[in-house]
Amino acid sequence: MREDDAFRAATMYYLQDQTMDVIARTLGVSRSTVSRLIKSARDDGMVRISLRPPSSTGSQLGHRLAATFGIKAHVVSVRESASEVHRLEQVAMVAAGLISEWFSSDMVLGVAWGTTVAAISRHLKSSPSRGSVVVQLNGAANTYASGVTYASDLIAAIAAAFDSTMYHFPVPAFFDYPETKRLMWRERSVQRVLEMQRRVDVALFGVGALSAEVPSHVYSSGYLDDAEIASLVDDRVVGDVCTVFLRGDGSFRDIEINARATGPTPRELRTIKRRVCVVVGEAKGHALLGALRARVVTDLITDETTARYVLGLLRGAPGSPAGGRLGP
Amino acid sequence: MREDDAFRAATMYYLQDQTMDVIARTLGVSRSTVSRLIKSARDDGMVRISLRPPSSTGSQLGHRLAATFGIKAHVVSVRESASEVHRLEQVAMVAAGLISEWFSSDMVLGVAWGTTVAAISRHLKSSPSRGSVVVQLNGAANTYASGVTYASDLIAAIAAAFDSTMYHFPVPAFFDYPETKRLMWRERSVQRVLEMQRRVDVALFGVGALSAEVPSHVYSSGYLDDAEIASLVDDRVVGDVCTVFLRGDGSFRDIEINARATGPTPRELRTIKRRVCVVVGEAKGHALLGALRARVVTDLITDETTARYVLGLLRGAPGSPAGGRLGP
DNA sequence: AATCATCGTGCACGAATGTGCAACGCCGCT
DNA sequence: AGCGGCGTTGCACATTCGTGCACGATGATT
Repeated sequence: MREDDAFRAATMYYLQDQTMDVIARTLGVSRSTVSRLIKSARDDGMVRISLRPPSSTGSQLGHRLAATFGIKAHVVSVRESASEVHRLEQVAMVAAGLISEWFSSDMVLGVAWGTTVAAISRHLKSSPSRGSVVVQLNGAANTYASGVTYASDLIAAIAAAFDSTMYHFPVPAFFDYPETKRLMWRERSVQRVLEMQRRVDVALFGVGALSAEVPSHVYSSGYLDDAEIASLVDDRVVGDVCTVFLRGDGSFRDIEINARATGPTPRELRTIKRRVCVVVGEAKGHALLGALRARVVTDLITDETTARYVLGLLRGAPGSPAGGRLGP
Repeated sequence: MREDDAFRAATMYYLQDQTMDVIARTLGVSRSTVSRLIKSARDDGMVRISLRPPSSTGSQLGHRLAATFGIKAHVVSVRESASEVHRLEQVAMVAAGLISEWFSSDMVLGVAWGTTVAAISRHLKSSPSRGSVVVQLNGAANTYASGVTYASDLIAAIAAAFDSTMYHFPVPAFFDYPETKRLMWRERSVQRVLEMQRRVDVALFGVGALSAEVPSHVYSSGYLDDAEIASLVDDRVVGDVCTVFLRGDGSFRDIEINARATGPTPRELRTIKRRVCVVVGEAKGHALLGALRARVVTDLITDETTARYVLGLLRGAPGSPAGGRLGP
């Protein structure tokens, strides 16, 4: 009843360009109610708005990223003065919309967990599909990390939006002993998840930065101890993708901890058709660069500031693009 | 430049839920300009808004039509007091949106010409495709009919919206002599069009009503003379689809003029996957009923009043649903 | 039966948006 | 150079929209 009114109101508003006043009279309710009906139609994912980017031109930033790394780049504009959380929120909204466009019935969506993906999940509108699956890409056990919802809640929220079956991955982010991992990987409960991971059509993940400034919660929430972090620094690790660590050049071999990590390696990730990476924050610049060089990304969603920073890294001094190239 | 700003503005507005004021500051222009940028983004078809109808419920009218005739029905709500031209305008907006959804690259769209289709063409936003074709379904020569744009302009406008190749059908709506038609049908220029018509994926047409009240321009614009119209009445014709005449029960055999008409017969139409019929006006009720019974429609787009009227025809007295069933 | 919680509604006001108008800049022409 | 048309911009005002609040209906609980 109410849902049906919402549909009628939304149709008249968005498709027939009627004012809410006219709609109110047609439906025999007050104008306020129409406003609320239309809002509910939006919130329930009944209204889908998508934008076709102008064909010829494009943001310089986006094109340069696309050309340099052979990916599709979606560079989101955000008010200059915005805080980083605000920027993340904005980018997450756009990302949520794009994911909804790309993911539909009978597909498998693989998701990593982290602040970025959590932000996206908050902005997903319901867009039910049939026969689709959402599968967790890397373990997290039940540890609660500051400000981040449980990984299981995250998966559940995403699966709910798409009306998908969900596959949790009930293992810790990192094993303490490689042996345990090897044994667990033989368990059928784990095999079931791994098998589903191999069938992923769209992967969604962020990157974690090892940089001290704004450490990703992987590094700050007790998943790794000091000795392990020191070992990462020794290995010239700049960050991680799905809890697999990468160096600035995109390599990831011979990093001890990776043998105990639970996420798919870049090698495994690359077998997935569409790999959507969402990143906000200059602090993640080097990590993102590593991910791009590891070719784990097919679609990058970020904001202008981060995009500019990463492109700057390519020409400036490795440590700081701002300080790059002082003289001729 | 401007197109790119429009895209940025539209993204921030529709996807990131920013106010125009914030967008204005981000882009460094005035708020009014942002309003205009967003409007231009909409007008240029850069913004696509689609609605997912509520799954379970549905307008009674739409469901009854769907159930009765085995079609998909899209019943548009319009303010009660609206004039018929206004109702047509509203329905045409919705129809334009749906056609844009259904028609895309590498498809062939067949269109009839008439006031209804003309109204739809006015509301089509540009949504470029590649390799698509728009082909005229029935002849019209160059006659100019009151208030109706040339059929060729109509086709051109539709083809422009989709960036399609267009195939005109340069023959009169009706031949005077069946013989001429037979000979013309052998011409390669005509064959080329007929061949393309056979490849149509989506057909778009209205219905013409023979009813005296608001005669479709096929009947009032000199295409047919008085004797011919009298003969149609004798044959119990109620209207036409693509200039092929139908009786109330959907039959169309042994109607002399059909042998001289240039549009596809219902039989030929039915080979097309998606056949979109757009109808507004009670006067067209009987004609629409005939079309539905002839099974030439897979998707009907109409307004509530017309829908109610047609459903009324099924139970009321054939001539007038309002006067049906006076006693118990 | 009385009470309370919850939800939906309309009202009214402030916020956001659309648009006529005048000023400005940019070309092309005389 | 001067001039006039054309398109774009910002301003100011009118319209349209969003939302806190209070009211009334409904239904569950005591």
